[in-house]
Amino acid sequence: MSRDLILDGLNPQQKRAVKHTKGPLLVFAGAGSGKTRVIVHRVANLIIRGVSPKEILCLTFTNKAAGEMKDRLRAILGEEAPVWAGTFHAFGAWFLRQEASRIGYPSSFAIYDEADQRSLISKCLKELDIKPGRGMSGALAWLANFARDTMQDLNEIACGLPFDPYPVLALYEKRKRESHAFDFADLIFAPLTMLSSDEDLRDAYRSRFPYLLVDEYQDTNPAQYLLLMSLAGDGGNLCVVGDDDQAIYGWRGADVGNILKFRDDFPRAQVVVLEQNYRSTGAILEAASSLICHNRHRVPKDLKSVRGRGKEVAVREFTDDAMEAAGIAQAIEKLIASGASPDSIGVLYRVNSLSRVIEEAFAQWRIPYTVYRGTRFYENREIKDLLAYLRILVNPRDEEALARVINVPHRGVGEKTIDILRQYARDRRIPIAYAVGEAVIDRVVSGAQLKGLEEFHRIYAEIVCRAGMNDIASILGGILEVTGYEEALKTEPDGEDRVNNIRELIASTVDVRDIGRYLEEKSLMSRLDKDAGEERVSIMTLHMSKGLEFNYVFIPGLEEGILPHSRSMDTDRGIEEERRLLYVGITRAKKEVSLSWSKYRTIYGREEFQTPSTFLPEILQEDAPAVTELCAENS
DNA sequence: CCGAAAAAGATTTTT
DNA sequence: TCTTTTTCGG
Repeated sequence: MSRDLILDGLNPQQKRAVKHTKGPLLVFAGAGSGKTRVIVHRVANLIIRGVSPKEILCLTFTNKAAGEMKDRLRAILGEEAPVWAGTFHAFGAWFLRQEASRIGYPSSFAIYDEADQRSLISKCLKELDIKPGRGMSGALAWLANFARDTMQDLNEIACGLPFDPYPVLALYEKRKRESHAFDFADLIFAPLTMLSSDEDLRDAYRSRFPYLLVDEYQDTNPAQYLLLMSLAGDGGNLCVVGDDDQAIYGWRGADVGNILKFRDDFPRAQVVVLEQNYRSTGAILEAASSLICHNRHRVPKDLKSVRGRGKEVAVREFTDDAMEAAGIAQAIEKLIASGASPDSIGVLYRVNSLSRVIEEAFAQWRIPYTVYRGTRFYENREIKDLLAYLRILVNPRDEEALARVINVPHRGVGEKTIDILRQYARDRRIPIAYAVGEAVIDRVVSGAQLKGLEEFHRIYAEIVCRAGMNDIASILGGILEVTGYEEALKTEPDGEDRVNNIRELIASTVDVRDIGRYLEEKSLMSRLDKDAGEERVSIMTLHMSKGLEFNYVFIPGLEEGILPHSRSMDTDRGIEEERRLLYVGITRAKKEVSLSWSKYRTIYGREEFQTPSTFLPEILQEDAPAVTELCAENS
């Protein structure tokens, strides 16, 4: 693409952002303001002006965003540009593959996800003779991550645990290191510590990537922020793009303050505010603005629509949640009957539990829908099991992976036996996977347990043998064959689905030579990128809707305790984030928004009396009186 | 070691 | 209500 085409069709603010090449740049990209376009065109502009693609580092939060960036760059430049684009965590993993030896890790390290982390933490609790209690390992995992994500000391964080978390997490760190594993927080934290303490290393990476670009900057946490600062240096060519009004991950340690104080960090920073909205109608933007204006900690913005006024935002009141769901179903049916495509419609709610009534109503009204739920493909048990077999091939010290599969399918190896094995390996300082064979020879257990161990040892040896000469898909197939896992699954209740998932995994496995890289990719990916955008209405949480758009948006459950959620209502910060959440939801819509609330709602099997959300009056404008309809439909 | 049963708790979840 | 996690008995 030629130089002038890069700026073609962009508005003045967008042009300013794209033309900027040197020094720090802050782009406030309001909802629907063509953010991705600006980012991609800016990168293309840098390349056309002679910056080597290899010198550009683009950091995002999701694989999807990174993929889209790369696709669109390829579309503009006509070829694959070797720009480094990926998530913060992928960058951390890439960095560590190269540099891990500096902190005593091999480059074949494992990456522990939340489940691995929780499981290791409960083992540490047991080892220290602390009675776990419900959800304790989850709370500790949260604490460990939150501490490193926010760069806080453990005892600075009030968590109300009945014991001192420090020894547990210290043991966790020790065990994790012995397993040559990093958890998600480490992928940011470890590179950060290495870069902060080693000036040469810092200089090396600074000169490797003189151009930095960060998407969704409002969602960076303190650790990511510091990592970025050590990569950027003082006068760095750092471009950050984000929208403080769409910061909805504070509860995970993200700090909106980062985007708000960018100008203090870089006084020379150019600032561009993208206020031209290409997505929504005027009425929708007006409602969104009048809502978000109630937040005190924000940069004022005035989104302008390029489309007409459009239909007013509707607020509907219902008697109970079933009627609300039926009302939404009915409205959607009407939309579809008048020609709207189901996949241009989204139902967005605060909590997953609201999906149920909606689903029931949709089933009744025969409305095709897809629920985007929390359960992610790679978190399915069967997928994790299969990948765990692969993990112990790459890293035989990976205790979590081994503990996961040594008794899958059942072969009589229980927790006790694993404990003995773990101790055995630790005493001899050998990888736990190698300890199995020796433990069998030493007869550390007897009877059924010994038989089980022997069997696992045989299986492991067989897999190791096959792994040497096959591609990954065949290795996976081999694992299924040798272990008899597929047959075992078929006897389970949901076995058929699980077997299908496994098939899907194998089918999607393209030949990568390096198993380690394959596993890295899988552990950093949440769902299989499969656009289920066929003729179906989308149902999801407000969080998941960020970055998407629909012609028609329905947001039910606008009640005190739900939106704003009861767990976020005590602080101003909490309320502001809830408000942003609703703002994100409303600004997903191109044509119409319908908000609703119910006087009665069944919550955890109990019928509760609800009051309308404080946010509703903030949206209502005097010239557009609330449309109150009582849905008389029976269910 | 495994299954059943009881108890407790139940936002959001980019990686 | 329903799911997850712990405990207890065979």
